[in-house]
Amino acid sequence: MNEHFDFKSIDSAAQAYWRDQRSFEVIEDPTREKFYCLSMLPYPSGALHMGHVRNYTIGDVISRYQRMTGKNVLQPMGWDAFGLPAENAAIKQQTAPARWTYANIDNMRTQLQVLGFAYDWSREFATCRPDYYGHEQRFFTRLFNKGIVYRKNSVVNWDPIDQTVLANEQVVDGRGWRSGALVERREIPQWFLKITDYAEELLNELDQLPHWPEAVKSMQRHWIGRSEGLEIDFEVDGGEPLTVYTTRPDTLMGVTYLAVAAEHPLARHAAAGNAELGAFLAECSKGGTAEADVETMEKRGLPLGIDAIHPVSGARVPIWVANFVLMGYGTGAVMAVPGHDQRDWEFATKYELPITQVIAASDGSAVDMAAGAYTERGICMASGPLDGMDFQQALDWLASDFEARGCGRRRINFRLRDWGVSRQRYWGCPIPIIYCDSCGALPVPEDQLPVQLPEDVRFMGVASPIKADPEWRKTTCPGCGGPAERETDTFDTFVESSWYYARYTSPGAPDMIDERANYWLPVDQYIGGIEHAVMHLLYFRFWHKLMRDAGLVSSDEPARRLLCQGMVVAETFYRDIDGQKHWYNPAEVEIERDERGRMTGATLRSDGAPVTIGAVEKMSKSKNNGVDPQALIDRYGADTVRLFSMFAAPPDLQLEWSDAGVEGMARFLRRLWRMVSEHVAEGPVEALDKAALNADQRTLRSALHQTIAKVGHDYADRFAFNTAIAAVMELINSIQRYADRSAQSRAVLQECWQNIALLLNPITPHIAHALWQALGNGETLVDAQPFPQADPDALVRDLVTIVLQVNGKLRSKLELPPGTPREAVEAAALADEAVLRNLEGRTPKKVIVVPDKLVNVVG
RNA sequence: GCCGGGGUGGCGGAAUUGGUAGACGCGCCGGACUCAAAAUCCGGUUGUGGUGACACAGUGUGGGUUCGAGUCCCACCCUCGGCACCA
Repeated sequence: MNEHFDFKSIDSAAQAYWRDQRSFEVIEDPTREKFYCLSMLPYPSGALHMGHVRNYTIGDVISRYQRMTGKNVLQPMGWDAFGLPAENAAIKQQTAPARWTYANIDNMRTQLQVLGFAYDWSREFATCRPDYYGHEQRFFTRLFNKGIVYRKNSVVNWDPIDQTVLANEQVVDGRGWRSGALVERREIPQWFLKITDYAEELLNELDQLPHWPEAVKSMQRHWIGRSEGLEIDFEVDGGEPLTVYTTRPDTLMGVTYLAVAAEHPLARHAAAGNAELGAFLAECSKGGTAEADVETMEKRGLPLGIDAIHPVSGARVPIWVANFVLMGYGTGAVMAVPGHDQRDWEFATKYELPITQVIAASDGSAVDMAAGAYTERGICMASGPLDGMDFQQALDWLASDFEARGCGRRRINFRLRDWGVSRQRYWGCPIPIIYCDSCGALPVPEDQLPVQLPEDVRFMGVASPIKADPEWRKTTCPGCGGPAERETDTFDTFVESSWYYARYTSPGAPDMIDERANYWLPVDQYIGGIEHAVMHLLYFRFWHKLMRDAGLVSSDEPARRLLCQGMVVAETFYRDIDGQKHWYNPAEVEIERDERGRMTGATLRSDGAPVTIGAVEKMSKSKNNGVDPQALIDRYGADTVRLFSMFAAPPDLQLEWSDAGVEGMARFLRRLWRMVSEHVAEGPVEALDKAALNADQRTLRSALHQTIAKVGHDYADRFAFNTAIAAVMELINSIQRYADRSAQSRAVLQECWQNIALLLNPITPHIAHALWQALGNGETLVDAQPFPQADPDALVRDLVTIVLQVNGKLRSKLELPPGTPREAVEAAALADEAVLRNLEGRTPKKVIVVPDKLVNVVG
């Protein structure tokens, strides 16, 4: 065994073995328990970043661990290849999005292979290929025929200079990022999937996912936002009734105005002869569509000069137009109760609209309407027929009254909106629809699918090449055979990422998936960033139910267990030059410290002059604080990079990058290698005789088996890879202090090293592969070895430490045999010198004994 | 604005079911080896006071529950993620 830890040859030998043996290519085997481990597929942006390394290392650790427990493990990888960045790169670099994307995929695939991830590469695909997206086109046309798909107008960000639709990301401070023009909200027809048909099931089945993080389930519950309330029709002077929805019908008698969206027909109609209103509506169309912007902007409105009739009191209530009411949500109109809704209160205060109290506090305490809205539920007052009723009584009374009169009804509402899948972009899956002047919108017939996206294109300005090309869209109508036009919009890229997990199970299937899917699905472990908690993970669940209802899968949910990893962050450094911040990469900066190790300053290596230390932030190009995984792999090898990303933080927390920490992991692996090579150099080892061990040998062996138990628990149940590694480090520290080299000591050490190789294998599989061979094992680690089990004999303790407290403060400790009776423990505690000293002569009032653990003397 | 996280030594973090706060690693300090440096090895490292035994304080802030709170409850502060066209 080479004493020098040569990671380059170790990495390539292990990877060559796995590749030649096709170690990670799997097929369905009904006789074995399967385990499908899936990490969210990457967008091929150019190169791997640390977030990828972290995500995929977590997945690989779980996969390799599960494989060691004997399961048939599938771990696939592919490319979420459609998306906006390819178009941006195309415009910038004058290249086709396809070329850019395929080059990135080739580069990133090599990087993943160098990290030694146990993927079944035979199942790889890119979502931008027709043999992938063609299946979703066919599925979409089937959904169309089932009535899940519909078309309606919806609002987009419109750049009036570039004459294009912008993504929210491309709207910066209300302006187009390229043109700088003030963005306008504009309505255009778009295709939608009826995810709201599944709202109730998507909500209820969250309870069937015990192994999903509570945070994710909670966010999804709020996103779906089920509420029960009343839909109420307000008669309008000389017009259609205005329907509003409220979850607080008990406050109905406190309505002092109604508000409609700027796009509402009533507002448009009123603005026709009113210049001030017209100007206000035009003003309201400025700005982006993002909810965060809408919700935080100044609340403004104008009266329409039209009244509605209160359905109970018959009073006239003014109708306003307000910029915070959105046409796309609900009915585009709301009732306002300034006394009991804080937003309405602020609006009413600003515009001097009446504020009336119609709810009294249940406990009879006084309510000050001048201080703000009273939003608690209480007892109806000043409410005519509702007086004295509580929330439920008021709801029931109004519901039956309105239902009898036909001017209102009970209604369950969802905050969730239908999924708009149309994008006015080129680099996406073409939506398979044909428009015919006489037949309307029809799905492309199955025998004409896939509708292929041309890849060999030139980007002219910012317009989509298939929209700019007058020929591409020309086709014939599948209904009447006359001339017709294709849809030139493409799918939201969340469509591709909603079913990729299923396609991995059925490579080459002529349909979307085949019967192999039911062997592998659902996914046993899904891993990805917490930023996907709602949108992707909800679409992913929705699509699974669509496939189930199409008879393609038999399960209800796509993934049993979910792990959301935290972000990778790093320090930032900058200089303020002429009022502009120039950011320097941490690799270019030298840190200065005082004699306690505290950071006192930082200088730039190239000129030795100081730089300012900024915040610790998510790695990004803009702050120049990214660390290139490739450079680290070249310098330290795959195992060090994998080990650091698992050790520095638990998977669900933010991970702070530290070059010194990486150095520490490299040091650990070199030490491990050296210690094993010294052990091997000492010659052959005789068989272990458990009965012949002395006390020190038993102690070391006990440490080993406690480590085995802890690491197994950390891998299987806790996903606490950082503490699993720490436990192995502790064991190695014990071995380092263990000097005896007698025959049985060396037998125990052999047992330790063998097991350490196995325990570390999921995290650092290359060095584990090499150590396993060096320790004289005939079989290769990946092929044969089960994960170690702790020997119960070795776990038996002779003594346990019992903590002695006086009034809850630690004062002393006792060593007693486990299972010592309560009375004996108490007596021993009360005889303890430190306990007596701290009692200062007082008689104990109470003694609390936790067996084998603690005594607290209260005195 | 709304929803969901996080906050513990100089730093990343540990404390798994309310029971020893600071495991493990980094950094720093001291020592060994070396002509020297690097590498490696050994020891120390929450703060304050004390030669020491030890004492007191201490887990974002302010309250509370408990024999006992980093852990549970209430209020607040800071910070990060998401908000439907970034993926």
